[in-house]
Amino acid sequence: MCYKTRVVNRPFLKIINSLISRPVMEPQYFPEKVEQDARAWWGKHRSFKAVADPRREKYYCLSMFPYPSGKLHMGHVRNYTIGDVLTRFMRMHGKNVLQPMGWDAFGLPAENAAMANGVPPAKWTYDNIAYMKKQLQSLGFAIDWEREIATCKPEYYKWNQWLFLRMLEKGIAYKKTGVVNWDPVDQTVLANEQVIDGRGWRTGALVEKREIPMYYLAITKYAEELLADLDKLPEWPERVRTMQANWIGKSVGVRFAFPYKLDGRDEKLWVFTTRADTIMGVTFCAVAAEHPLATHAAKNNPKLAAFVDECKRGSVMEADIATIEKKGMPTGISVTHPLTGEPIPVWVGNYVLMGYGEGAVMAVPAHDERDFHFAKQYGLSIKQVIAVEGEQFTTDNWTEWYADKERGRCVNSGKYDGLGYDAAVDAIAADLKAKGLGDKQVMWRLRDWGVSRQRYWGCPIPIIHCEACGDVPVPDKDLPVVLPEDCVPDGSGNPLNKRADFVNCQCPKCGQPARRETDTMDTFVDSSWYYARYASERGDSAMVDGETGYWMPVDQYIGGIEHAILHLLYSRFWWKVMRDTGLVRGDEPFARLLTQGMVLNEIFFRKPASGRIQYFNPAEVEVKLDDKGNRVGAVLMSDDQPVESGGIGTMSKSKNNGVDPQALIEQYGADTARLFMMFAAPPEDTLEWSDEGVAGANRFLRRLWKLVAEHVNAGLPGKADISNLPEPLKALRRLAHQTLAKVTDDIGRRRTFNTAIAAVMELVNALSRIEDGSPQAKAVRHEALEIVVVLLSPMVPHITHALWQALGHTQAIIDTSWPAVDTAALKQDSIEIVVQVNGKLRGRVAVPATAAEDEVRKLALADEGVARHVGDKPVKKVIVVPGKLVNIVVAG
RNA sequence: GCCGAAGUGGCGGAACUGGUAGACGCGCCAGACUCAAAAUCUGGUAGUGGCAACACUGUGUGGGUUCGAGUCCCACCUUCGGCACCA
Repeated sequence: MCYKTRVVNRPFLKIINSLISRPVMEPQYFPEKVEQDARAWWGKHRSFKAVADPRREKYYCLSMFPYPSGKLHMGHVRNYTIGDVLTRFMRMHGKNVLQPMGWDAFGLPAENAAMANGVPPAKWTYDNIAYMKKQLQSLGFAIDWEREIATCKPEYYKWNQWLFLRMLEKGIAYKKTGVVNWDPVDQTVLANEQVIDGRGWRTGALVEKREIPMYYLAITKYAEELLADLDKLPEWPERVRTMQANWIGKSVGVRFAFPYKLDGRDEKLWVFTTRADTIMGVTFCAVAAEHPLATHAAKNNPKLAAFVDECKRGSVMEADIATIEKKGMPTGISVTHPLTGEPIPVWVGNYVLMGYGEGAVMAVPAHDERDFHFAKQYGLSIKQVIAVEGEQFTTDNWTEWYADKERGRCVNSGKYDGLGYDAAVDAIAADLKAKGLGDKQVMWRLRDWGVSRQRYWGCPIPIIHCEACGDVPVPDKDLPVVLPEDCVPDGSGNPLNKRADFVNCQCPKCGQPARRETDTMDTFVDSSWYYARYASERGDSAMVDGETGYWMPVDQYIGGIEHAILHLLYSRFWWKVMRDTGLVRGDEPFARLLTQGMVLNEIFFRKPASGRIQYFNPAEVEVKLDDKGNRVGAVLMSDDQPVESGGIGTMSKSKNNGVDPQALIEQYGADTARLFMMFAAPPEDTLEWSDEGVAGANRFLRRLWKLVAEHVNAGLPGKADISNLPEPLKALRRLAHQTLAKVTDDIGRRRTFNTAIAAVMELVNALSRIEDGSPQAKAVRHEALEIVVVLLSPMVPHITHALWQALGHTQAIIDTSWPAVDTAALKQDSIEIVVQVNGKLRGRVAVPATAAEDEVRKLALADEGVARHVGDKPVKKVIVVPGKLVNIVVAG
């Protein structure tokens, strides 16, 4: 079938109307055609090109760039639709907008794909990028594609290397050993996700911890600023700032030592504690398996050596370590309590981490829950040194108050008895200092950022190892160190190690043959500054250029809540380093943050008597309902046999509950997909997938199209007098302008696109009910339809592009200004007041908008329903909330 | 285990500053159109009791503050996100 385009300018339309009776606007909505036309128009006019212009106010809207995993998933669609709505909204408010897009192109999945299919990660990645770019374009996002970047390209990662070298010079980047997961069979380092139940994912071998040399970035040097500057981010969600503050974890405590003699030498066991007030209650110390003291003690103690080995096995993940059974073994070594001089036994504990603080802790079983259980388990003594008035201490079981800093007072602590937390810590720290055995110290939970990865598909670390000169930085003129793109990882370690042409090189210092570093950088490095590169001209002469100063900081950053800590903290750190290197100005890269929720779908499965659980995609399952719409079961459509429900979960391959955006776009069009995504939930909440919901979104667009078509095909209205409207039309105009005000606030301030769309739907419903064909009605309807179309345009840009033209505009809607509310239209003579009796709704009264409180009270008391409930009981009190409600409080 | 969130009809959600609980959408029911179905349109739809008017109950659970609590406070339960090599 062939349909004439409905895009006609107004005078021409009038002529057509007068000549023939055939409709000029196609009454049915065909999304494919509409969307193609709109995209062609934007393309032809280069509508999305962003040009820095210091005379104009900028708005930099950034969505977290995708990992090119193969195809878009619904999380991407949601993320980028939110960004696009804000970008288009701000553009219509006159801002000079920038919305870029690119690819977080290095990472593990490319290597996994290579192992599965034998395709080089580079080819796999570039193919995925090409496909996903097409998908993004078909969604109609207002992206300036001229700024596209991919982090796996040398012109991008060259600057990772360049800034890394500057960090080396500043002492921010440095080398030390770190612990990794080691697969003894594949002889390779595993990522945490490649360790399943303590075993290598491919080999099934028990994973070991192994210490290897790695490069670290001293993010802890910026800890104080990273914490303090959270106050400069009032437009970030409170919960993200709290999570970051807790992650950085500043604590003021005391670092002190337990002296001891070892082989006749005087040694010190250093520990850190935030509870120095409990120091008199120390009954033992615990050290990590890797601690020198443990190593020493294990030398002549096979049982202890075996235990130390056991501790070294297993996961390096904190969540695992925190939940493992607490185990320990005595070393046989005793240290001396720095204040009492008593001997204190030292244990090895599997819950003490070498990487944290000193790798050793003091244990106060009476006032630390973990120590308490450990002491009970191994029969170690428990000594109460804190008391709370009115509470009874017992070693039988743990009680919350044992660790109470606020109410606790020192007891059994000699000269410190009676002191509260602050006074006790001060006094004890002073005494330790006097003995030269310790002092107060600020401690951070935050650890330095280990950036070395023993993997191929990443940015090479620009270091050359020379036998004579040691570790030599690659000179700037030799950057970038280019990663060969034809390697195919096979699971047995980094293929770069086998690439002689990559590894073999000359020492830049002495010219002798040397070995190139084969470790690559953590992909969090790539994503720590891409936002600044977009904003630059992306030339080869500098990491970022002057244009960055115009666009940065990002005005609105949007991404998943799962990035609330790591990515955002690393980016803030990297940006500060760039600032201190003189590359950029300003303390923070992201002025405002929106953390979008996950996209969920139902999970269906069958669990055969033997074998693995089989998951079914919800598209293949039919849900059975009873008369009232209650769910009674579900069957697989192909065999009509029941399947079990596994509840709701994040869309994932493993649960087979993903929905392909491509299929959705093909069936309904991009606008329907976008509308559903924005309507189904507020952006920060999780979003549950619903096929029926999508169909509903599409139904609304069809209804809107028809409404506009009927209006346009009846002939566009001329000028009509709207100063003296009959009440129903006045009400419609009022609703239109109320909706305009609400939607402007919902998108611009509240970011609740779901309520914005609901409000527009209400206006459309009201509009559908008006059947008046008078010129006045036509004019009011026309104005209301224009408002509807404009308000929806950030969400559904294609259909509104067409409808706007159909409504007689020659200027494209994307270039139109957001309309202003006509406050005169909002005026109301009479308002409804709710009347309560003892807090319960008992009636409603209409009162003049200008009524005084006394008058409102009188009218409320006169209401029939109210009078019935008040009866002859005495009125104790009347509360009047102007414009809203009256509450009458009566006795009894 | 630690840190951070969320829990409201059959379902997704609304209620923004403590002031009408359930907007809007989905689903379901009834009706119109149709030979029929789909699509579309109209109406109904928290629960219980009642012919109805209306009344009572109701925002995860248990307490509290208030004239008034989904919203504030305390305790608990469940689900989700992060925990440093997934991105």
